[in-house]
Amino acid sequence: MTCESGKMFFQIDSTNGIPVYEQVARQVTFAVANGALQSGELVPSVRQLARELAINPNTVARAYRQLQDQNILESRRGTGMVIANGARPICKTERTRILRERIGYVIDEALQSQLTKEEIQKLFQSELGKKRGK
Amino acid sequence: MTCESGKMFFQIDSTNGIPVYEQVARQVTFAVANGALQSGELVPSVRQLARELAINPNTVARAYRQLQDQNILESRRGTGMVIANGARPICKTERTRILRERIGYVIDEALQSQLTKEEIQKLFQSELGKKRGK
DNA sequence: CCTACCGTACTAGAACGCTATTACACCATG
DNA sequence: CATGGTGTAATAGCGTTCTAGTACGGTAGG
Repeated sequence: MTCESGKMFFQIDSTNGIPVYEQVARQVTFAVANGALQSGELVPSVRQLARELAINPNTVARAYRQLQDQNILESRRGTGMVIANGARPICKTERTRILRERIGYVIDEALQSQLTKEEIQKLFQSELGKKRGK
Repeated sequence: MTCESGKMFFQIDSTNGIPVYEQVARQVTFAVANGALQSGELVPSVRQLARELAINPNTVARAYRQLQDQNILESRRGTGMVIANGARPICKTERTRILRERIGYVIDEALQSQLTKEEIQKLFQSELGKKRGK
């Protein structure tokens, strides 16, 4: 699942084991971290985003609630949710934490398979080369 | 959770989102791929492994059933499960496939966050450096 | 004021992974 | 033959994730 909503670009995969609400929360976090969303800006409404992603509004609400708890979003009842003041540094820290964690898991998995660091390195390079991007 | 059983060394993390039965199956696959287990050898029994890993026998049975479907294990009713003939190349292929897949996911996630390939590279190096191993 | 959209809250149910427990068929061992 | 360990199967229950539906209070705009 992939869609565009306002300044956000969402890509949700409901088959990869990662809870959908976490994927939503993560992508908002990333968008704030890289400046696509700035403090004070409105985020897509619960119902609208749910409609566009073809998921349940409760799932979006849960993601937003989690971001609220992390002081990344602020609720303006009747209006919507806006990016909180000071959200950017929090999101940058979060982004690094999340990516380091995921990378760490993969490396552990590879080490368990008795591959050497060098072999893991090569696998990584090979996969990175397949992707396009800067 | 970590334990030793016969020629196998298991490390199960029931909090990382990956189903336990998949972790068990994966570790058997890896052990065969790197030669720790060879064709004809008995694998720990369902009950024994379940006891040692402090998980339910059904969960181990499910992992073994999956390996059976992949022609990696053969059931000898009343005796146990043995590594099937020709399991090794299957496991080697599986290992590469699994690791490439996982690495691909992580890279996609990082690219989504708008990091450049170079930055992702650096993060990976940094994490790999933290680990000990060959 | 009224309507429409916002967040929020609650209940109910399906699907999945896992646990707990029981039962049964099979084979090796003594 | 009897015992004990093996794989296999079935049932029931729990927690989590997600869906579905409903309802309520707040805010904006005509």
